[in-house]
Amino acid sequence: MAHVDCDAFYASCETARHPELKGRPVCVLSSQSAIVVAKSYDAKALGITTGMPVWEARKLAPQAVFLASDFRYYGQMSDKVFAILHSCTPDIEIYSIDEGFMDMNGIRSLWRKSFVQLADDIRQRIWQQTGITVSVGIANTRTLAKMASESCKPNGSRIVPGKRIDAFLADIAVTDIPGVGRNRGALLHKFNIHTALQFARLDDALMNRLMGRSGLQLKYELSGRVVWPLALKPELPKSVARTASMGQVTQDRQIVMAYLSYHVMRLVSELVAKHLLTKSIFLFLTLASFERCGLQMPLEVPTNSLKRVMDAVKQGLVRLYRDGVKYRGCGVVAKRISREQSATTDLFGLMQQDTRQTALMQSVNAINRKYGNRTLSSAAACRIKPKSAGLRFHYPLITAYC
DNA sequence: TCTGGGGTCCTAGGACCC
DNA sequence: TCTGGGGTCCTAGGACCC
Repeated sequence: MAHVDCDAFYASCETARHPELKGRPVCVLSSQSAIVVAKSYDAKALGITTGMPVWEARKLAPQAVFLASDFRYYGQMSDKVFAILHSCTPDIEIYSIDEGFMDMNGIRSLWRKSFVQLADDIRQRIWQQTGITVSVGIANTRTLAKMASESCKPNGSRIVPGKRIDAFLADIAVTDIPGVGRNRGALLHKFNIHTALQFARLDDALMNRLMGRSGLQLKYELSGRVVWPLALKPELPKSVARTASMGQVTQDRQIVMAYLSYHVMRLVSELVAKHLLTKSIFLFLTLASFERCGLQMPLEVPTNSLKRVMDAVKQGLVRLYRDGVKYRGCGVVAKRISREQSATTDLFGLMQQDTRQTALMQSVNAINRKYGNRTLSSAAACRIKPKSAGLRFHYPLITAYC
């Protein structure tokens, strides 16, 4: 299995289209320009970390370049990278926007090359065609392959054959195992487990006590036994979310509802575009203290109707909102996702009513595709997006025409 | 002067049914 | 009046990932 991982992806994308930035520290910022979401290796060397507040990063490195994020462009670059991987083998798992796994079975004989040559070829082709560097790790399991690519970043290749797994793991900290974060790392340290090799040799019973089933699975993956094979076909998402901080702290229910209606609009538009339905909506508010409160709202039928989702969220907000409490963010998450076609059990024709809503949303999407995002959005959302130009119509109007 | 916006999996506990 | 156990579904929360 091979793991291909783009180096400092967002920052590399920016350098690829602005070559004059090469060699300068580059930081890509979050949507509200509150924190750093990605940084180049030069920026990292100056002490800038992902998640660092922008003011802190600016203080640390005034000479760095700070750029707004452009996820549409990063998505296009990602497509290019995966197209190159596809030309090597059809068996690809897209793991995230900047990472993928490749099934390497039979690939050596197909191309008559060694693993090292194959890895170097992939890196070179991606560099030539996109201008960004990647790192490639090859090993028996996805976890080992991922750790291998991580260990040779940036712009490196590393092969870990079965025989050399132990030597490889001995040099890696237990907290560098994907799946071992801060909490589990602290727990493992208490039991004097510091290297990945010690982790891999841990007694099954103790591992089960410390980290449950996922710990055991991780341990087997580190020993070279495949627990998590490649997922070659993209599966149905378990949830679809639209969330954001409000860029301010507010007690104004109208403002919170405006953000929520903006999120609902984007969420429903995504569901319709992908022919998905949801049977349950989770609504949450983030308090000024960063605490969260939320509410799960089961829906009557699987739906992607704007009206149904919006009504549920409105009712949910009534139950969730507390006067005098300060809020800084909110979001909606669609859960219990299904495909449009598979929704056959339509009692009382409830879903029939929704088809007009779906058709409407498809039209909204088409217009937004043609004339730019947010050409059409809900009127409530316009309240918080004063810069968004173009046609607007009021949400009640949408339902009136259904 | 703090702190994004997506996701996944696992576990525990309650409700409900047979 | 008092007595089970097993299975499934749902929800909440924790931990982790990019």
